Amino acid sequence: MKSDSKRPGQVCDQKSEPRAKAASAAAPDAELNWPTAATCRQLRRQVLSWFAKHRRDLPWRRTQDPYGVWVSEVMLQQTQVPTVLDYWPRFMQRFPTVQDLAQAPIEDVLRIWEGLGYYRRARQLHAAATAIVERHAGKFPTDFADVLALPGVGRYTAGAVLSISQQQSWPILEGNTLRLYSRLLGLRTDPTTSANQKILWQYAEHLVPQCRAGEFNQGLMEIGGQVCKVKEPRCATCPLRTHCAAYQQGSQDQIPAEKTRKTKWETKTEVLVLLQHRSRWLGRTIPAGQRWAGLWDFLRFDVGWLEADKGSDPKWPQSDRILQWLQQEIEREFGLQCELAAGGEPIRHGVTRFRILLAWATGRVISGRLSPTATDQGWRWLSSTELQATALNVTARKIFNQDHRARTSR
DNA sequence: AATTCGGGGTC
DNA sequence: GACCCAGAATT
Repeated sequence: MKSDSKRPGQVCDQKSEPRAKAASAAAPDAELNWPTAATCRQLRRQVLSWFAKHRRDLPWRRTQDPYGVWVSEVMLQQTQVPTVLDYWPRFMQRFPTVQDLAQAPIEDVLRIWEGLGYYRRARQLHAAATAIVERHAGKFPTDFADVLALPGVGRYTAGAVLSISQQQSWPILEGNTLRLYSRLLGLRTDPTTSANQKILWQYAEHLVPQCRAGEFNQGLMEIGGQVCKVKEPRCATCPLRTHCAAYQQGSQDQIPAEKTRKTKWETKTEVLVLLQHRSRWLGRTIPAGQRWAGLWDFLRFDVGWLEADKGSDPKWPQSDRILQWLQQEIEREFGLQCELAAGGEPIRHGVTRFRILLAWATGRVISGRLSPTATDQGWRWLSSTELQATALNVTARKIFNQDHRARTSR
């Protein structure tokens, strides 16, 4: 890491810190275990010294480059550390700088992102890189408001990137710290309500030190993830147990309180068709504005309306009846005559609001040409090489690979 | 304040 | 299947 003379000693020597106003000294709620200034100082030291000893060696912790830290933080949004482990190095190798990312076609970014989920993040990351090139001459901004203004960057991510890469003093609140703060405070009500979010952010502001805020924040998250776990928190070895209201009350299991959420699922039944013509497959990119925009997909049919058959046919939705219907549809919509065969086991795909039972079929074109209407909608024949290079919907990739393996092993 | 993003992994 | 995860944007 370079030692820039413009930032001597980093934030410690700065008089006025570009952070949010200090939280009021008084506790927002007398019921809560709001720490005194002395307790805060002790707690900070304990976090830093614990982190120095127990810090995991994660790939993105080896850089101080704000760009690299930013990429890692976006990947880690609602995504667990082990999942990101392989993605971050690949991404950084393919797009080493903001410029590389900005210049790359979005298709390439999505291909690297494939399987990570929440693809909007990849599009926003790409758009933000373009904005950084335009607005900040390609240099990642170090002003909080500028970082916050980037698409896909909220209060957490802006604070995390600037504290970790620049040691600027900003508070953070995410999954791990939400739980940790709630227990330390003894917050017994649903921590996700806006009133409690406000309290927790205030608490984070109250705790964050002027110096080494990045290490402190990472230490908090590490304690939250490795010690202050959801189930069976390791209080006996927690460096903060003496300050923890939940530990003193023995209420670790009740905190954080259950979220009041009502998940209503909608069940869908779909059939994906891997339609082959010579050595190419029929696919298209999903149009802009729609979900999964920019990702490739194969033919996909909603067969939920045929639910009536479900009870009577054990092989549903891969029954001959469905396959016949699919053949008719493909001839009608695409002008192609084909023969179809049922694929392997249907895949259950749980996503945010839908539970999809995805069956699949493979087929070959017997005769006909792709209709102009279909061509206009972006459908075209893709080679195996092209399919390797483009970003596919995850279940589509899974099915394609499975079919490919089955074919080559025969 | 609730919902979406149609994610993915883990018990 | 329920729950969690280094959340953000939209309505």
